[in-house]
Amino acid sequence: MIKLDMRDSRPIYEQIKEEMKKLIIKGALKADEKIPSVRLLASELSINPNTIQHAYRELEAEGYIYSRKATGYFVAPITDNVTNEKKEKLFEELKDILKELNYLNTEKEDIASLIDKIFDN
Amino acid sequence: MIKLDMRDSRPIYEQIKEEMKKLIIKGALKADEKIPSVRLLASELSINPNTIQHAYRELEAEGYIYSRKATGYFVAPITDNVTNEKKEKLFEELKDILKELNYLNTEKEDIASLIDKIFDN
Amino acid sequence: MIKLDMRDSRPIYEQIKEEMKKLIIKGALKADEKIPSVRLLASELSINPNTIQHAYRELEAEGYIYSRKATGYFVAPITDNVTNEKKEKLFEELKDILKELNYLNTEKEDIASLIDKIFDN
Amino acid sequence: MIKLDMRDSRPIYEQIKEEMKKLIIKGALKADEKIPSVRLLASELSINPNTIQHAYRELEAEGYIYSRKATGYFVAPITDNVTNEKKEKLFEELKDILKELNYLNTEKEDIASLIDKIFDN
DNA sequence: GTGGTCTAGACCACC
DNA sequence: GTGGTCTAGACCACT
Repeated sequence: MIKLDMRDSRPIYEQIKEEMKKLIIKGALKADEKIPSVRLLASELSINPNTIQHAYRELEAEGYIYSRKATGYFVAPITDNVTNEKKEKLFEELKDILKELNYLNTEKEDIASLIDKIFDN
Repeated sequence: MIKLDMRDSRPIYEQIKEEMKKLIIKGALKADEKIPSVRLLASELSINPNTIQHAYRELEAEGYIYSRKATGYFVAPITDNVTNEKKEKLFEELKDILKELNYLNTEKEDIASLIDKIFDN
Repeated sequence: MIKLDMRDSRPIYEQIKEEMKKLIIKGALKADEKIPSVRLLASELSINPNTIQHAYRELEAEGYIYSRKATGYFVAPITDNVTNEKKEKLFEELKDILKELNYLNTEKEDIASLIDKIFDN
Repeated sequence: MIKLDMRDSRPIYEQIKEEMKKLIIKGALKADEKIPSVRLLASELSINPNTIQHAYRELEAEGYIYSRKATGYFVAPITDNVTNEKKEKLFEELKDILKELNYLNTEKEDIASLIDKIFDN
């Protein structure tokens, strides 16, 4: 389900966060669906359960998943009050990247076509 | 010229790198223009010269500035052979951000207008 | 594993870079193999850990090794996207050396046989 | 006659050395021909005469030029006792470069054709 | 214990 | 005065 790249310089807990986020964004994990338990994922990836716990706690803090005691972690549905804050942050990052691409003389069309590809499925 | 945020979790040298990059991208610093000397910027920001050195060397390695002994650091002009690699990385980041914005039900038009604003000056 | 020549005018960190590069190129260090930790190598060579850090970070930036926090530095496998740039630089150096050897009336065969020796193992 | 690249990180005296060496190797400067005086070249390049002096002295030490008091510097003819030493050094550099190119999976033919181009004029 | 960041302070090469 | 190298020593994040 999740693959770790041992050659990646990012800490393991961060890789897990990103991978999990991508699964949710891709739709591979739907809202209110249970995600693998801390222990299960830890044994599958043969890493320390604390590392998984760390990743899950941050995902929860960022609103991607929620926890129910003694039951596990679940994918959080999209709620407007959280997403607006996230959107703003993403737009900031987007602006910086676009500015740099503009500085590097990138063709506007190359970016437009990428957007079409992603937003029009 | 550059401001540091001590509450920011990013290392100081990273903040300096980013700020300097933004000044170059914005056009506030033009090609072949001298940037503040290691010691000067260090004393202005009240941090150790080694930290500035660290930031400048990485900017140099990434092709944003170049150095001349006994003269100083200068803004590097854009050269195609380096930028292609950078563009690829930026496109990867762009893809991830756009996917997440799509997941959060962002309007395609909001993004298109941001692009127009940046690319059409 | 690595020997330093204090009479050498090159900086210590450069010597370490070159030596480590040679070990990798020779095949004495294989892909994904761990290299000595910053502190260990520093104490073995009786130099400051920062100097090793400096050498390792540049080797990392040049794609020869990669790092994992709390784990160590490892030899990076060869990836095409980075090597093409390196090859171009090496060909430039090669051209200058060959031109000078030609100027000094070197026999073409002496060079051809060196190439055979290295490339045919 | 000589062009300096202000964006080159090498010290100016070294750039002058290399450029002069290349002129000799190319045959643009023939044996026993007079090269520009220290003062003339300094004023042409608008740099400090000491820097030219530095370059010329090193070229003399390496056997590429010789000086005659109150007359100037001249291109040195090729003499076997000096060139053998130089050839050895060049062969060492050549070996290192070829080893690295081999490590990067370069085609032997690409190198062979470069040699043909240079040695067969 | 590992890499990563930072400080304080020193000396060298270049121009 | 400028960048470049190096030391000694400290503290943090990660596993």
